[in-house]
Amino acid sequence: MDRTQLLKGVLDIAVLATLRDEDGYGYDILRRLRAAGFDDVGDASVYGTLRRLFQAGHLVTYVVASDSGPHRKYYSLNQSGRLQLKLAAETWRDFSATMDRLLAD
Amino acid sequence: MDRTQLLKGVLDIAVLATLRDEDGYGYDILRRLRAAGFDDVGDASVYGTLRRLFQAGHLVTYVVASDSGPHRKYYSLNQSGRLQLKLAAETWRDFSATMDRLLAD
DNA sequence: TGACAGTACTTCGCATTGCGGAGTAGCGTG
DNA sequence: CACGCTACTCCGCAATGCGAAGTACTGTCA
Repeated sequence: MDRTQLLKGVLDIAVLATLRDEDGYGYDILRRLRAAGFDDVGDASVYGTLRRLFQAGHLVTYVVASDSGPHRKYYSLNQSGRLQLKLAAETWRDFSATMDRLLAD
Repeated sequence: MDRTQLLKGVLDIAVLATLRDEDGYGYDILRRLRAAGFDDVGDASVYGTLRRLFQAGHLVTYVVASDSGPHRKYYSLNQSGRLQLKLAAETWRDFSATMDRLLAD
């Protein structure tokens, strides 16, 4: 089964969730997501999602130089982002509950 | 929150699930889905999904005349469809479990 | 020194899929 | 006869995940 389509509309929630407790930069968020179970998520998907969330005003960014590689663009949730995470998590729970009922019969 | 994107990749599983116990025609499946909690699913989405599932060989169809309206094109799960439902349901459970863990912290 | 791998990010265009709108058609009601 | 409900089809759009390519910095190893 291809899980690509399942990720649609979920990746933004997942990215917000990975930033809830700690700021992160794109490559790091990618690793966190893969470690969390989204093994096959593409890098461009994460960067694109971060860009969209930033443009929507849910994230703020700051650049930090690294001594072991190129610079890192950190992302952090602002108040709007935390609200968005809360709303999105509720939407997800409603949605998945509906789906579970349908599958359970 | 817009649930449109969340439906992607899930609608086919949901449609298969509505056909598990009883054959149905497009308009009827639409009503079942809306009754099950997918209030805002569009009719064209359901018809499109049925067409894709049929083309993939998961469904068989037969037409039945109706005495109160136009003809009805019934869809029924075949063996491939039942297998697909089983696999898709597992994929969904894995996926949603991963998501729940991420949101739960 | 030079090739390579890992880190880190960006841009481009493609594929999938849900959806709105329009159209066709049959039936019953006012 | 206009309207509304049922039932289906087709068209084109929008959102989004993804692969591929490119840029660039660092450290390792031959």
